[in-house]
Amino acid sequence: MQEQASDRREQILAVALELFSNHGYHKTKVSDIVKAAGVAQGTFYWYFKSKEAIALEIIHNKEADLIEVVSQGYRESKATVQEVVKASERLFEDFFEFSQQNKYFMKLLLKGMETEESVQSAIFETRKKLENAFQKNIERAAELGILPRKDPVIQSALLMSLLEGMLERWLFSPQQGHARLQSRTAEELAKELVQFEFFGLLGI
Amino acid sequence: MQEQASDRREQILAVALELFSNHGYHKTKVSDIVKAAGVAQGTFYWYFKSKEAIALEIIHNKEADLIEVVSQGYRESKATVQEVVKASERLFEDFFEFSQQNKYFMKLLLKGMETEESVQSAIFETRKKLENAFQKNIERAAELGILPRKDPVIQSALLMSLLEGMLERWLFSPQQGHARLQSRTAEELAKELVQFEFFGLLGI
Amino acid sequence: MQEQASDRREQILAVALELFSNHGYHKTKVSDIVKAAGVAQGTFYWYFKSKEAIALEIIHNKEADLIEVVSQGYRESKATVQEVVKASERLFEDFFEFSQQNKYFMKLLLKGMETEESVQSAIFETRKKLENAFQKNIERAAELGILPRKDPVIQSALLMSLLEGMLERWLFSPQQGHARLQSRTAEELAKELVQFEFFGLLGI
Amino acid sequence: MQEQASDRREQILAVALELFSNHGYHKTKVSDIVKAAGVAQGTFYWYFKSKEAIALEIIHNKEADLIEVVSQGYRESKATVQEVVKASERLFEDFFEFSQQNKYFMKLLLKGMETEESVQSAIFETRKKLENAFQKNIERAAELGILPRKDPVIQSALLMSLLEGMLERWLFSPQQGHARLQSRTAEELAKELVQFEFFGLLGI
DNA sequence: TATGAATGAGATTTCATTCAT
DNA sequence: GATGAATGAAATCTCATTCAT
Repeated sequence: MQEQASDRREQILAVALELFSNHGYHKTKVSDIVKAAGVAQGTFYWYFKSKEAIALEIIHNKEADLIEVVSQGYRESKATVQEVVKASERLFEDFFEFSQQNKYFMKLLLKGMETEESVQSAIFETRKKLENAFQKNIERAAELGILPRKDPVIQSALLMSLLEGMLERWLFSPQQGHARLQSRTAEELAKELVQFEFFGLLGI
Repeated sequence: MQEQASDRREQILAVALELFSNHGYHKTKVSDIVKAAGVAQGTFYWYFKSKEAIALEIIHNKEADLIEVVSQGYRESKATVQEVVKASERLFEDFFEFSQQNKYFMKLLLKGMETEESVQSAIFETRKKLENAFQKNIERAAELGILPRKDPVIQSALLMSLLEGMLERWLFSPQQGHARLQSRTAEELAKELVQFEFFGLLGI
Repeated sequence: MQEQASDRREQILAVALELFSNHGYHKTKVSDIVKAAGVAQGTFYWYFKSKEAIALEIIHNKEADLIEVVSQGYRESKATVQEVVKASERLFEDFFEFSQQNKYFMKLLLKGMETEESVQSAIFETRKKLENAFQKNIERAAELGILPRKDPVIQSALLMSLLEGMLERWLFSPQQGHARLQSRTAEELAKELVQFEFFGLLGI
Repeated sequence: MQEQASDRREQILAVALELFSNHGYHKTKVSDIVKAAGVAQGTFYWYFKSKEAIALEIIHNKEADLIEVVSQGYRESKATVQEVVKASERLFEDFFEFSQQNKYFMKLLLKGMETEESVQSAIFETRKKLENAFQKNIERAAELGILPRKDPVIQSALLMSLLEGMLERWLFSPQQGHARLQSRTAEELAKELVQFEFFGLLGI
């Protein structure tokens, strides 16, 4: 019974995340959230200061988990290209699996554009942190002599572009959009991406 | 006189595009548009059925131009890898230059904003057409034996991801976000991208 | 027809003043105002930025008129006490008549306490100006040797207290409150007050 | 233990009075009161039926004390004008001292605030009783031949106006409003007022 | 007694759209 | 064609009060 209090809060958070993700921030009315959560309008404002506040909380809640996933990178020293490729595959797979399990959050992160200023920059901050984590991985690999030394800022930007773009097509594309892509598993997608990551279109 | 009428129309379109792009669809009120255009509120509705309608028109207006740019691809048969790389560079440069000149439109297209269903799918359609154009190019290259035969759907998705992601970081990132990237010219950016496109992180 | 535009505005102002005065600022809802004015809710916000704004405008509108009335004071030099008494009577009569004609405004001024900060200080400012005008009159009279020299700040405060208190009882007391007082005319009231003003309870 | 319960009640009453007085009835939320009193929202409703009820109780609580102060008037027969003046001075001083010690209550009484109908008339009743007490004093003085016989209703109204107006300026004026006045003691203020009360502006 | 979560009616304000001129 | 006043549905948020524990 006592838990229900904080359950209520969690429930409203979950419902809001799903609605924001599916219909966008503006089209999701507070009245929609409370209706879906089965509580009164006033209850929303008992738990959250405003619509803006709940959006911010949603972002911050999952940020740590997401960064955690990516920070697992190429931590240990790897000797061969094959090992690094393998590690990269695992990393991307983790990333895609996290995204699948946190579909709504990732959609908010990637496409959740039109929101209050504050939410917008919270989103941007999170994405920047993600990109920085990748950059660290790349720099590490260069230090280990596995990757050729190039501008790691550009390289992480390229990498993030790939990940974000493919994620978007994989999970958030309208039905007929990328059918072939959407049927892949996280593992397959990761493999495909890693192949391109290291060898480009020309491949080996 | 008649021209002036259609000038009015164009002006409202231009103003609306800029506002949509800079502040988003919802935060841009019809009253903002007319204020910026220097016309009366009612005038807007003489030229456009609704806010939704003007957004749709904006999308459709530039679509053809954009596709045109990309369709220039690897039209003529190219023999060597170097030639194809060169052609790709030129193509990307054109794309980035178009994007620079049509910054507001491209932002609308990429960040998609939170809009009415109809606008959203117009945006999606345009992006799909763009991706298809790239896919054609890739298929052509495979037929000519320049690129190894792989799934062209995946490959064009990867390519578009790169282009979109880098474009976003180049033109639409908040100030300090990607300073190093933002100072590049379209040409430099295209080169960097092509390098990765063909050879991946490992490069040559 | 064209006048009707500004008539609308005036009408809403008048209605709002009456409602504020009769039921107070908080109990008067914007919906009450528009209902009484026979316009749509949105129309209110076409003419006024907010409920606070209309209250402020109401105060500022009449301020000048009110000060004007009181500034007529003992302008010309008067020789005898009788003449000054006469002048004072006329002044007070004018003040009471103005108050009768601007009953709602005066009530707002005297009793319109619980409002937004800004309105509150607008009210206070107006009352202070009024008191200052009386102070000027008193100082003038002292210079002319008609009144004994005492602290004019205190004296104007005493005078204003009398005027405000009697006005409140005369115009704004509940029915049975001060029946005897309420039946007086502005002239009679002014006489009574002047008598006390100059000679106190002991009278002559 | 039982005392603590009623202590709670008293504490809530005290806190509510202060908040009502300082910020007004409407701007004081029940949640403000309970927060300041350090109790839960529900607790308020255990002790008081409603916000309106607590306001009413506040008024009634102090009414008797206030009337008591004023009823001390010119009870014993006084022979000379000087004695009456002295007595009046003491009376006013008592009144101002009571007001100083019950600042919040007096503010509620004088500035009346915008409240529910019922509270408003409770306030009015109290003020009427006060005025009646003064009226009794004046009538008594007339019977004793100390004051000239005039309309005692008017005279008590004039007296109350003076007392209320000066009290308001003395205790409740915004900072710079009546600095000179606000620095006076209750005794000084009473003297000033009595001087005017008996002799008017012309004085002796 | 006491708590604090929950309620829901209702207040202010916004804004796309309409309409008389 | 053009104006801008007018509309009203709907959104966010407030707050006195209730209720289960």
